[in-house]
Amino acid sequence: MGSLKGYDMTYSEFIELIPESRIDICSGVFFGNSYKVKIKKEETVMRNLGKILDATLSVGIEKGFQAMTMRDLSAAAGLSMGALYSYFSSKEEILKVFLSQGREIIRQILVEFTEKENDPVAKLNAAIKVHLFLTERMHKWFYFSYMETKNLSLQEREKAVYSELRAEKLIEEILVDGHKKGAFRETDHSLAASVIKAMLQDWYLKRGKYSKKQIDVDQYAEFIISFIHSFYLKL
Amino acid sequence: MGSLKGYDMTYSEFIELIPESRIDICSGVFFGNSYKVKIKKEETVMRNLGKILDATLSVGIEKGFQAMTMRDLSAAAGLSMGALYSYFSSKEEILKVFLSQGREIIRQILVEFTEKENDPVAKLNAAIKVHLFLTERMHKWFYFSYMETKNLSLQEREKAVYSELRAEKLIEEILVDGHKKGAFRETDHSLAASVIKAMLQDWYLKRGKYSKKQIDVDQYAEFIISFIHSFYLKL
DNA sequence: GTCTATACACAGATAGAC
DNA sequence: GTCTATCTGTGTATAGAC
Repeated sequence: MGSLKGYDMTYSEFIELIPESRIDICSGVFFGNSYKVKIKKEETVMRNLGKILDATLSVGIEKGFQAMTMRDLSAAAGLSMGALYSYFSSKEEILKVFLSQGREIIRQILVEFTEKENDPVAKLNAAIKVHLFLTERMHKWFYFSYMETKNLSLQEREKAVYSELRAEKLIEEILVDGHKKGAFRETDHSLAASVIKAMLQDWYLKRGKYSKKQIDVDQYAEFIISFIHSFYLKL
Repeated sequence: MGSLKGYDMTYSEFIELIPESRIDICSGVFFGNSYKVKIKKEETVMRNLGKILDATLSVGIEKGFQAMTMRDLSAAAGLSMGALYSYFSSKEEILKVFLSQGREIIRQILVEFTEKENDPVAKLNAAIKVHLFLTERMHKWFYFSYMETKNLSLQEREKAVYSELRAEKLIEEILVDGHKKGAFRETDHSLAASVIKAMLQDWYLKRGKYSKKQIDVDQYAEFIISFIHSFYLKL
């Protein structure tokens, strides 16, 4: 990943850099340490895990995770209720495993793409683009995650909030650093980071709206980058 | 409302201008035409409607409207199940009436406060402030509404989406008009309106976060107005 | 490993006493 | 008008056959 240039990367270039396996929640779940299952054969487990997690995403987005019943899920996954319960001990466990695994994937990619840049402006642009491109690539996961966070147990909800705050902190640090180096204006960087985060989130929360306006993720990225520059790069 | 100056209004000034009765969903429901109840005595109806709607808001935000049971609601409202059902014929009706009544209140106030301004910059500032101040004043309603929209019937969901788009369109028109008058730069005003809307929404979606940062609604308004000005008022 | 059938709890809604 | 008691459907989860 030596020739990475986050600041002028397009979405399709980003996709090239992220192999399918990097964002495969399924194998992450299987090899992760938070999940133990009694079934032996790896191929069977992976196939069924995939079915279950795909079905969770599509049904869960369609009608909400709470409203989704285990019967819905078993039908959508093409597995019986019994089989379902041999992979997950409860409905809540599905949610927990699914969300925590996604967070881990996202964390890794965010860090990887931003730490290589040095120039503050390039670093800011890279952070914005990687955020947007990740939400584009894992759109359903992000939407689902955002909508279901409030239904989590206290402990799991705290992890989700922490994960969000870390992403915001990453932006804030770029802003503060850029200001120290004289590239950015003085302002409340913490507040600015929140507002930037709001713009980033809107991309996946209101994606249908932007589709109708015929705005793709590259155009959206350009727009909010120029928006943010006009504020931050002022003399 | 002749001396209204939306562009430099503070939140506390806004509150002065909006009497309690203007945002009282309860009486709006009672006198509105979408709701018919068999109970005769006005005072009794108003008292119990108030209990039910207050309880809907607090329990509904705490655990989500779907997860809230009618038993929860009856306990929180201090009414029996039977009494509850003499005011609303179903759980879904409560949601429907509550949301549509809130939308009507908001629509009226938005129009009222923005149509008086003439200068594009003043008009934009007024629109931003009234949006923010309304979401502050009716914070729980907005949060609840946002979170529950996806659980509505198709017809009701369309009304909610339409209501949101109208608010966004109002901002877009201000931007387009300001550009025609030479006050604003040229850009994709529709996209800009969406991004501005995202900033406005973040205020009520992440209010806890801003509290921790010790940012109040007046500070938030000033910040995003200066953010937006730096983009739009460029030469 | 996967299925069908079922246990058990609790949801929304109503009937009928007061 | 409001209550308590109850009907009926549906949810999560499991037991035991194959």
